[in-house]
Amino acid sequence: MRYAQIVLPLNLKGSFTYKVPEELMSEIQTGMRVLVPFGGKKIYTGLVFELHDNEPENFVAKEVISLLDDAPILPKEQINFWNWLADYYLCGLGEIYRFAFPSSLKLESETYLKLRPNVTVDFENLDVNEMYLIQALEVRQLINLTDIEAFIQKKDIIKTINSLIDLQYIEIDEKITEKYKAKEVAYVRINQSVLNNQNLTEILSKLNKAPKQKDLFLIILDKQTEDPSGFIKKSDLFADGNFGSSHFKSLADKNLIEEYYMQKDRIEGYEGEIEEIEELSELQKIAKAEVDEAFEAKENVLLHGVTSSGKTHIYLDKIEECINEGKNVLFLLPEISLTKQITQRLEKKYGRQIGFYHQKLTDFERVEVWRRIKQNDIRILIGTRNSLFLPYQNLGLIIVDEEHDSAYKQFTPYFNGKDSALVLANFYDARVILGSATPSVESYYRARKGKMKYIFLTERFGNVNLPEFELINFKEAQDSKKVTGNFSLQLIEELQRTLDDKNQAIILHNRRGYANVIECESCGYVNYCSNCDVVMTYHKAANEMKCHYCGQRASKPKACPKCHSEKLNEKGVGVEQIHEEISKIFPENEVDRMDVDSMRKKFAYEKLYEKIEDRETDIVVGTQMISKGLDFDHIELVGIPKADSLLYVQDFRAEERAYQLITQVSGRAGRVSGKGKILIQTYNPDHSVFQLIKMNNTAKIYKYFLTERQKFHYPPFTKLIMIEMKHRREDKVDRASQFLGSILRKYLPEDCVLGPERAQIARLNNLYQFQIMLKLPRGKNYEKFKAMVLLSLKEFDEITAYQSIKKDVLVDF
DNA sequence: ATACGGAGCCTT
DNA sequence: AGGCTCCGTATG
Repeated sequence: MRYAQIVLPLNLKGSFTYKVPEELMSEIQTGMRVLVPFGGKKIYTGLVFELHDNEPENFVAKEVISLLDDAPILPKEQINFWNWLADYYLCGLGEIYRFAFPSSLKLESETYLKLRPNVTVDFENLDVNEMYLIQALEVRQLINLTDIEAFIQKKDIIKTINSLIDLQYIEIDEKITEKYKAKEVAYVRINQSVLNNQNLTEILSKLNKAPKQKDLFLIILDKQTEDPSGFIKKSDLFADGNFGSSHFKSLADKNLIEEYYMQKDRIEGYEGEIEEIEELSELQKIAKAEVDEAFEAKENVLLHGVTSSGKTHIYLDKIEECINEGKNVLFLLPEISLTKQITQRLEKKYGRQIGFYHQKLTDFERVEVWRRIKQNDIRILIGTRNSLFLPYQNLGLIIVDEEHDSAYKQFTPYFNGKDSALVLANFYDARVILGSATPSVESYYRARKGKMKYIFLTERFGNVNLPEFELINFKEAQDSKKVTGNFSLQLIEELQRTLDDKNQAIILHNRRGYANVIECESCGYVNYCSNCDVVMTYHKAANEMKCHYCGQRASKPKACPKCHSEKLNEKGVGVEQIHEEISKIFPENEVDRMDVDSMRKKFAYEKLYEKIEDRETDIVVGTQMISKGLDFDHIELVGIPKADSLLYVQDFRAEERAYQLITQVSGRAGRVSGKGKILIQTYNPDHSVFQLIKMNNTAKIYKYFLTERQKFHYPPFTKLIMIEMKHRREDKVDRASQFLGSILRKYLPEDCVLGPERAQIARLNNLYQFQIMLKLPRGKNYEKFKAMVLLSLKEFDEITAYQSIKKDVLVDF
């Protein structure tokens, strides 16, 4: 094996061939990290993906510099998984590598400057910048390129460096530094000589003049005798504020105690009580037996359980079994804020054997989790989709909770965490449970077709009734003048009743801000974002206009900038306005708002969560955020004042999403009492989706969705690939997309290619967007057609003029 | 990512 | 002619 295919952490296609030097041949293995030179003089951390003996013909391979690992850091299963991802989602391995590894594990060389040895500098002939740089180098031996920006203007840096190199005063060097440092924690113990000394009373009497020191000494002595093999953390001694570091130092100076350091995980483990899991109900036992049966037959499971049916119970049971078999578990969640409840329950049972992994961890924390997974120190990993890439050793079970959630689909690189979990599990020969109260239409179809086992938990835990749905015809209410603002009197009365009973209510309105648009009454002018082709939303709380796509903010106009009229109308109702209305209708009650804008501050979510839990909050008004994780016992009513806005979205999944959102939020009501009520205000009470929700017949709802999907040739009956093209110049990306469209039509049947057309948001962040949608048949032909797509893309890439166009290919859009 | 070379444009 | 910026190309 004289050559290696190396993947680099760069957004480049495929892998690169390097020569394996003689002395590394016996040690190098696939899945190891290596240092390799690439391009000019940079050194990168590459990953060995393949070893072979084929000498390259068209170029001379460079040599691997060194190995960073003495054993593969990436298991075989992950290598297979990465190859599958790259192939299926048409993305580069380098892109996956960048996404999958914490950056501290991808060392990169940094360029440094240093003075050449024994030079005498003639300062007379240097300009100001050159003098600064030489002087800086005389003080500090090495300076990296970013540090120079502190004292030389960015545009002059290259010139200055080149000039000093020409004068032979300085030289350039590359240096690789280990970024990860294990955190050390200080511990305390009584000095051994003190323990050997029989005369403890003598020591203590010497401390009589320093009572604080004596107390501290006795506390340490106490802890140590109680548990001689335990560790006493130094910081714990100061926790209650009774002692200061001076007391500690005095004892140490007297050689009575000593301080020592140990490496410590950055992530604090659970140290509370360990509890057993409660027993399953009869229905849950039946469901569990079905899961067992499926797993026995090496089948995966879709666990469709209505809200509060206790899916978690079944998860916990299967986790326990998996652990007992000596295998490990991956528990996937769409977002990290949802981990709270499941974590609390798992921690009580498994304590330190649990690990977390998500995008909010610092880089060093991620490395700790990597190491603990490698050492098999974590038995249950709870995390978001990026935890699919951890180097699991012995994975037995993957649970994908809230499998319908669109957060599993992510960009750069684009892949679906749920579908990928099924593939990853396959490589590990592990089983998968997809769980949801509202499965995605795709998963439901797959399960019903027998591709995985379908298990339906129809009842809430403890036989609590499901909430009752009622549709309010808002048109009728308006006609009979039974309306205040956006609320029918019926909804207000029901809210009042709920409050009178000392219960809580939720109002869902899925639109951020106060008003969607501010429009000039006389000339019709509206505020557009300067970077995007969208109107800016008025946020009253922050008193500014925001673009929800690029985040740009602007102040609220006092008058129309065009015709100077001061008559500006607010159009389109946002959640802030709904909140304001409710607060006015119920001035005596506590009404809170929950949306991304009000939850931005640190711990805002936690604070509100506690307020609701302590029943200080009477009504929560919020966007879709409130459909997740708010499991409280006293919420009895959910109101959706403008439910129609959920349906009329330009997206073939809009109705499915509306159903999922309404059902998820309705699950918050009546969890204990079984008397939950959902009020849906609509102008279209006859709309199939509302009618089906009201009937609460799950099979019928999915049948309706599937019929619609089949009629219009959408997934799961076809497969969609979306090609997005972006460029600063509209005409260029327009022409380019027309061209790619014509190539695609050359290879694919006419009805497979839709577009190109301007994206719904024609310009985003100053980039014009065009898109081509491919509707491909499922099954055997799919691979053939996808190969054609690949061919077309390659043909397009040969046109050099279009190389500057940013092109994203989204498989399974 | 990033360094390099050439095209095109501006300065001396 | 020399220098600067922008863009496209190759990197093993």
